[in-house]
Amino acid sequence: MSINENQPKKPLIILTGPTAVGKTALSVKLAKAVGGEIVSADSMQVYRHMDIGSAKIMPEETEGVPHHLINVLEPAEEFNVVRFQQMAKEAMEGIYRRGRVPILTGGTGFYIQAVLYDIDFTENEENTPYREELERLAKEKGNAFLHQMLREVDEASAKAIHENNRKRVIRALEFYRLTGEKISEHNEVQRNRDAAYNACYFVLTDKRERLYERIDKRVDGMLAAGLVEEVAALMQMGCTKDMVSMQGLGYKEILSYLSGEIPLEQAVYLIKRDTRHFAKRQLTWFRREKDVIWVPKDEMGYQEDAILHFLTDMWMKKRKEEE
RNA sequence: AGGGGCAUAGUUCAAAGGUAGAACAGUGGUCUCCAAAACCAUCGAUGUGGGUUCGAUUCCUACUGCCCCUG
Repeated sequence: MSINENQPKKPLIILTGPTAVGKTALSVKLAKAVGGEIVSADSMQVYRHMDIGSAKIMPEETEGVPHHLINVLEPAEEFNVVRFQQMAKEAMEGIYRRGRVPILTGGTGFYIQAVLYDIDFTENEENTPYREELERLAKEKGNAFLHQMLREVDEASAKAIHENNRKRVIRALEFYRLTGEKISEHNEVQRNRDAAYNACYFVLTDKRERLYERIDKRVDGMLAAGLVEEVAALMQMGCTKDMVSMQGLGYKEILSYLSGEIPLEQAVYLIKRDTRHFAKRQLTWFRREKDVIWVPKDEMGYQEDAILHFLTDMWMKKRKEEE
């Protein structure tokens, strides 16, 4: 189960930050500087045919650096943390075998956490019938009812999870049903884990104002680059709103526009707004993540070279510590 | 220039002679199988000067600004 403590931890570089901060460009430079390969920690770039809206790196931009977990699924396929974790571990094994260092890049903090702490999700298999039943119960009897059910089996979870957060209440109940264990206890154990890797966890940031401007510009750029056409093509392929892939920013809104629910102008407004919200949530996430190394672009004068130096220096120090 | 209308939070809108509400934005947070998701919390306003009144943001008035009509 757990990793042998006598074995040295493997090296890992994490380069993350809020959306649109400029991770992609920097990651390629970093990979070239340290002999790394990139493992994308991005819940949307895994999908094929979703290039513009997911701000996917284009082949010519990779400069020959191998990228993993990009373009590996069809939009109709399910994707979640567990699957990500498995795929990422696989990719990383290959990278280690080649004697190179994996650079986990992307904005999905939860996914990064799953890899870095090697969080154990394995106890739970899919249990759709029970989940569906709970969803039905929630609809019929309300959130408070489900929450009460949870309180009866797992008081701590009930306290921690707001009753309106139906998704989590259901998950906690499902976990209990499946394992006979309280998810609050399981989470407590997982939370206290040490990192499974000898890692540098870089979080690239910028002034909030500037970040929001970049987001607005990027969304405008996506439209100019043909986001509407991309989504129309996905529709042609049979993609529908209920797919995980179509919940991505830019996709669900354009889908609403294309099906005549909202004008384009509003779709664009929503994409910008929700992307800002997303960036803010990402920042909140990284703030409470321990051992992160903040890389504030503004304070570093927006000097790409200086930033790159900083990253490689920190990385070299980290590797020395290990010896 | 003359006549009319409107001035309330960053924005769009409520209400009221006695503690001014909401939505959205903004900000902070939760997160261990949908996480680009889901959820929670929170900051914030009566344009300016007079008057009436126990009390005005509300009524009256002047000013300022914006809008409409006439010329």
